[in-house]
Amino acid sequence: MKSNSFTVEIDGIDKEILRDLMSDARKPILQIANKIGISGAAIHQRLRKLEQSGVISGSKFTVNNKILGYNTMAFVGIYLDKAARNPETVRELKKIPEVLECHYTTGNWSILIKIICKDNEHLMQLLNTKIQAIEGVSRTETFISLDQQIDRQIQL
Amino acid sequence: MKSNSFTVEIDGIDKEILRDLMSDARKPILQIANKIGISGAAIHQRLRKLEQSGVISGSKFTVNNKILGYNTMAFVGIYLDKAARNPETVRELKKIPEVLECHYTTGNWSILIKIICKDNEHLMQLLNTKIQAIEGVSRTETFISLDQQIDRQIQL
DNA sequence: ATTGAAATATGTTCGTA
DNA sequence: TACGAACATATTTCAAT
Repeated sequence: MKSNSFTVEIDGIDKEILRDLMSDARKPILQIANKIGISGAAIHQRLRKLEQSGVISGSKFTVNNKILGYNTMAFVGIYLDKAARNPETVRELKKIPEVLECHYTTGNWSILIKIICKDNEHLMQLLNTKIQAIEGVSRTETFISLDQQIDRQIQL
Repeated sequence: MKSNSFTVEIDGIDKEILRDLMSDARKPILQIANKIGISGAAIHQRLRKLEQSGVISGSKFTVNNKILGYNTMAFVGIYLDKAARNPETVRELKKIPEVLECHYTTGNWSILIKIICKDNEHLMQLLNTKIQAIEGVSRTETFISLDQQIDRQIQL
């Protein structure tokens, strides 16, 4: 994996390979190869290059949060006493397993996080006893996701 | 995949299998088997059950947006003229490839979206010519993600 | 960059406990 | 549920173009 971050250009065949694997990480190389019309070895080589150049950052199984009992997703905007406290706050947020994303953002808040909870009760406990308890957090604004209509990756 | 949505209970071995595959969808079953201390066939059987029960919702290759030239991620809160317009608005948002997530939310906005753009110029164009152009969108509030510090799935 | 074929590694099925 | 062994597929390497 390259450490610098110049933009990498990929061609149409790379895109087709990536599109397939982005929707199913276990799709067999040969199946992709036959569809595109080049050999499996060529796909393999292209994948190796895409990994080395850092275009591919990994692969993941995804699980259904709701079936596991996690029904409440929410976004929380966090106001901090001093913006300088950002790094300490993030360090604390990392320790909270319900926090799925954490962004430094422009606008009203210092930090915006996405969290997943079992239910509203769990969400309330999390906000009151974990998030608000973090040193430096002065106020939060919570937006519960009633329904997620789109969840996808960048389209190649 | 089951269609009802009762909560599914999974045991410690299932969790260990899922944790491994959630961090690397292509990790060989036998490697997981050896680590846990059960046979590959047993892992295979458990995975089949986890798929059938709907716990596993898929697998994905993930790509590095920045290396592909997409450097600006943002959240946009959308105010609608009438809340009843929600479904039409979502239909339009689905057509915009830069939209990665779309949530109906409680709070100020009707809808909160996450978008990915090449740069601030691209973001501005997207907001002015695509998002604001959607019938029913009255106002938007944009929060640019200056840096994403956490990006992970639910922790089993 | 690409190929086909060989070698290796992995996934899947099945009879049994 | 779990096992191991047999079987079926998939990945990886490689010499050649």
